[in-house]
Amino acid sequence: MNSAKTPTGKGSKGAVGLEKLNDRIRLNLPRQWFNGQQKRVSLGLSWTKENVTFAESLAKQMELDWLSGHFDLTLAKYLPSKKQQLNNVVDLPGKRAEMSLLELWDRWCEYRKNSGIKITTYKITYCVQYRNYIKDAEEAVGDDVIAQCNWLIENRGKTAVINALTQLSYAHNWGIKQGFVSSNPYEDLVTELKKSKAIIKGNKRDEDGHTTDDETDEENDRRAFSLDEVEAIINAYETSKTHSYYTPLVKFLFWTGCRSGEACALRWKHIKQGLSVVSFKDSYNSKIKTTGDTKTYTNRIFRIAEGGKLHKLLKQLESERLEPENSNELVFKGKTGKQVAWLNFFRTWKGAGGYKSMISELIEQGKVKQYLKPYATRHTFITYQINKGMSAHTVAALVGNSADVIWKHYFDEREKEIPAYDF
DNA sequence: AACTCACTTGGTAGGAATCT
DNA sequence: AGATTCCTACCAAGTGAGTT
Repeated sequence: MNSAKTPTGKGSKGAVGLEKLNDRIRLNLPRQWFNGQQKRVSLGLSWTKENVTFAESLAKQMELDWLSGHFDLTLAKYLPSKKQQLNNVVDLPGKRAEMSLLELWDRWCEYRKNSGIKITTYKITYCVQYRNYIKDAEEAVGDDVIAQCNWLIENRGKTAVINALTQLSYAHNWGIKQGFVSSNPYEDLVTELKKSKAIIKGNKRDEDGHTTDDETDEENDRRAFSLDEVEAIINAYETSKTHSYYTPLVKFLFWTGCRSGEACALRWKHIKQGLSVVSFKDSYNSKIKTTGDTKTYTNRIFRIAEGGKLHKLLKQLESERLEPENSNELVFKGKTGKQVAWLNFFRTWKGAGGYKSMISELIEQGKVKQYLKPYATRHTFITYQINKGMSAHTVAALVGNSADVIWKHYFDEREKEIPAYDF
C-alpha cells in the first residue's frame, strides 16, 4: 500500500502500490505475484478522495487474497467489466464496492435474462415474485440477513424462499466478480436452509417407509374427474346461457390433456392432414401476454382418429371459422373473439366475485363429487388413458412430459373405470 | 331523459402452489 | 431450479330494469 513506503519512495515489498497518473488512479502490483513481471492496472477512476479510499480498500483486499491463496490472477474479481466501468465511473465511482441489495438483484436479473431463462420466468418469478420477497424482507427487518431469512420463512412459502435466497446468494457471488459488493453473507445461510429441508425430507421418508417419494409428493393433487363428471361438465358449458363459448375449449382440454397455455396458443396452422394431426409448439401466457415455446421446449404430435369426438369437434370449429384464409387464426377464442384470457375462463370454472362457479353448481346438483382445478382435465385424460391400457410412455408422448412424471404427478389410482374416449 | 341500483364482465397485480 | 398454473383482492366499466 502507498502508506507503507520505504525511504526511497517505493512501495514496500509484497504490497500493492497506488500511483497518481495524470490525475487518474493506477495500481502497481508486486512483481513477485507475476513471476518477476511488472503488472500495473488502471482503475478508470479519477484521483478524488473517495475514489482513493475505494482504491486503497481494493488494494488491501488483493493483499489479503494473496496471503490466503485466493488471489485472482485474471483480476476479474477486482475489476468491473468495461461495460460496467462505463456505467459506473461517471456517476457513482466510490460506491461501487457496496451496491444496495435491490440494485444488485436487478442487475443479476438482467444478467440472468440473457443467460438461459425464459422471458416468463424472468418477468414473473425474478422481476416480481423474488424481487418482492427481497424488498419486503428488507423493509420489514432491515439488512440483517438472518432476520430477513426468518421473516421470509414466517411470511412466505418455504420452497420459494429457498429458491429466492439461493438466487440472491448467486447474485452476490456474481456481484463480487463484478466489483459491486465485497462479500456474500447469504452463502452459509442458504446451505443451512437446504440442509434443514433435507432433514425434514429424510424424516418424513423414514416415517412413511418410502424411499423414492419426495417431500411434495404427498401434497400433489392427482385427483381426476370420473367419466360421468366429465360429461356433466361439458354438458353444463354447452347449455350455459352465459358461458357456452368456452365449450370447445373444455372439450379439447378433456380430450387431449394438453396444458392450458398450449390450448390458448393453438392456431389453425398447427392442425394438419385433414384435421388428424395437431402439433403443440407454443404456449401462451395470458398474464404477460406472450407466446413462447412449450414448457418442455419440445414440439409434439397428437394424432386424432377420424370420426371420433375430437375430430368432429375440430370439423365443427373449422366450419365456423371467421377467417378461413388466415392460417394464424386462433382455434379457441374468448367471448369477444380475442385470445382466451385464462383467468376469465378460470372465473367461470371456479367462480369469483360476481361469477358463478360452473363446477360448484354441478356439485350442488349432485353431478360432480368435489371441486377440482381446471388442470384436472389433464389429470383426467392421463388417468383414463392409462386405465385403458395405454403405456405411460405413450401417454407421456401425447401430453408432452415423461413416463416418470406421469406416475409421479398425475395418475389417479382411485379411478379404475374403463374409459370411453374415442379420439 | 337522467339517474340509481344490482348485477355482470373484464383487467391488473401479488403471491402461493404445482408441474417439469 | 425453472416454468407455469391456481387463487384472491381490488377496481373499472358495461348492462338493463326500475325510479325520479
